[in-house]
Amino acid sequence: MTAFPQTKDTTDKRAALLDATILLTQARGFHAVGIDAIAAEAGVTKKTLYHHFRSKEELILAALRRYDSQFRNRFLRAVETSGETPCQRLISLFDVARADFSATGFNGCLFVKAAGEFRGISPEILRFCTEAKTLVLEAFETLCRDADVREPHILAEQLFIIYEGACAAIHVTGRTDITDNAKAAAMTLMAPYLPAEDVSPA
Amino acid sequence: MTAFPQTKDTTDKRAALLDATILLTQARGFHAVGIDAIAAEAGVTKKTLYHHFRSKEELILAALRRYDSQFRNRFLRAVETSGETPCQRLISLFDVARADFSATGFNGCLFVKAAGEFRGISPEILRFCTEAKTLVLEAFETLCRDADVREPHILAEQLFIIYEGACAAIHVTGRTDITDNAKAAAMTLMAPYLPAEDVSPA
DNA sequence: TGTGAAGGGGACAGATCTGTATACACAGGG
DNA sequence: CCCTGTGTATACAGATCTGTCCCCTTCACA
Repeated sequence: MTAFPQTKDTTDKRAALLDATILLTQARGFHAVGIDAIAAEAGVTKKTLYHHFRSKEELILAALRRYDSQFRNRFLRAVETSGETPCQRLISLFDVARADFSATGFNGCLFVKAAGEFRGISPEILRFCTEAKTLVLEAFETLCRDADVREPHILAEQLFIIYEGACAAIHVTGRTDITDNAKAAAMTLMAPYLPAEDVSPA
Repeated sequence: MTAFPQTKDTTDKRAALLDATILLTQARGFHAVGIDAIAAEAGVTKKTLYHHFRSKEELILAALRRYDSQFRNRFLRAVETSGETPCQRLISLFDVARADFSATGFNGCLFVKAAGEFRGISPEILRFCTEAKTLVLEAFETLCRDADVREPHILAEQLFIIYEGACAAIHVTGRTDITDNAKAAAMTLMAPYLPAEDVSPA
């Protein structure tokens, strides 16, 4: 990456291409979006695109990596600063998720979409989606462990299921208020594991 | 449909085309599968395909309708015959779902995938996906109502979230055992609403 | 000042995709 | 017996998509 001297614009173009890929594939899917549209959205020519990435598949994989990194940085950081105690942070999980699910242009989880479009086509992309989601699940488990939950593995997976379910349900029904009910369900599931004072203000 | 006399083969070809569409789009996505592949899988020529359907979009829409009808017939009928009391039937929801989620070739919910690929491209397909999922949610609510649940609307939506979450989570992680934990979560959520004797044998 | 990487602009090849056209076969009903 | 509906087989038009190539400019750095 830094083996050769590169101007400031170089990384800008690359990042613009990745952002354009994320934006367009989120809106219309991976196979429905062409290389030309991505290059145009990034304000770049195809030449530049193929200078940075060897193929569309490589571009998509890089975009998913960027998306994963951005998501975990933003989401988990927001959760970590959202409450004073581990229990409060755990509870605020779905408050943080609400912003994502209600964002304009939200069109379902990008990894779920990628897994659906590339199974049997690009094992590499499918594998990365699996890994990215596994890391999210593990982050949930760390939160549970910090909160001294009795069975962190089980509760984390249940919260993960609800997180994914809210994501898919809002995506396909368009009703963003589902997040409220998802949070309520999460609180019910957490209740047996947490001290009473953290759960009571439901 | 029956306004003109038609041979037995006519509906066979049509159904074969719809089944091939469901099979291939489930495996590889909607935009990644071409008309030729669908016709070949159905053992039919393109001419026949375009005789029954005016466009790929119309074919996909018809396939989604067929899938929806098949799914509701099969899934809800299985649930309705799975227990003697409404409570038992409600609990067995995730036992019935387990078979679907563990089936070979399972690649996520077809409606979720369609919604992700056709938002901003085909409003008609997107709308049908929303309607189909809403009907599933309403079926859950009917089950809750039959079981004399206190707040059927809320519990049904929570079960729906878990159902969708298990579907997405298994799809992207490949771990079918997630269904067990989804059922456990569902039982926990149902517990406050149901008589103790139905919930205890967890 | 010269070199070479990065990028613009655009043409192009080759593949694939949707949808149509042509020519023929076959079955059933008036 | 002919007509219509349905089907096969295949070629084709037109669009689009991925990926390459050529020629030009700009700019950092040696």
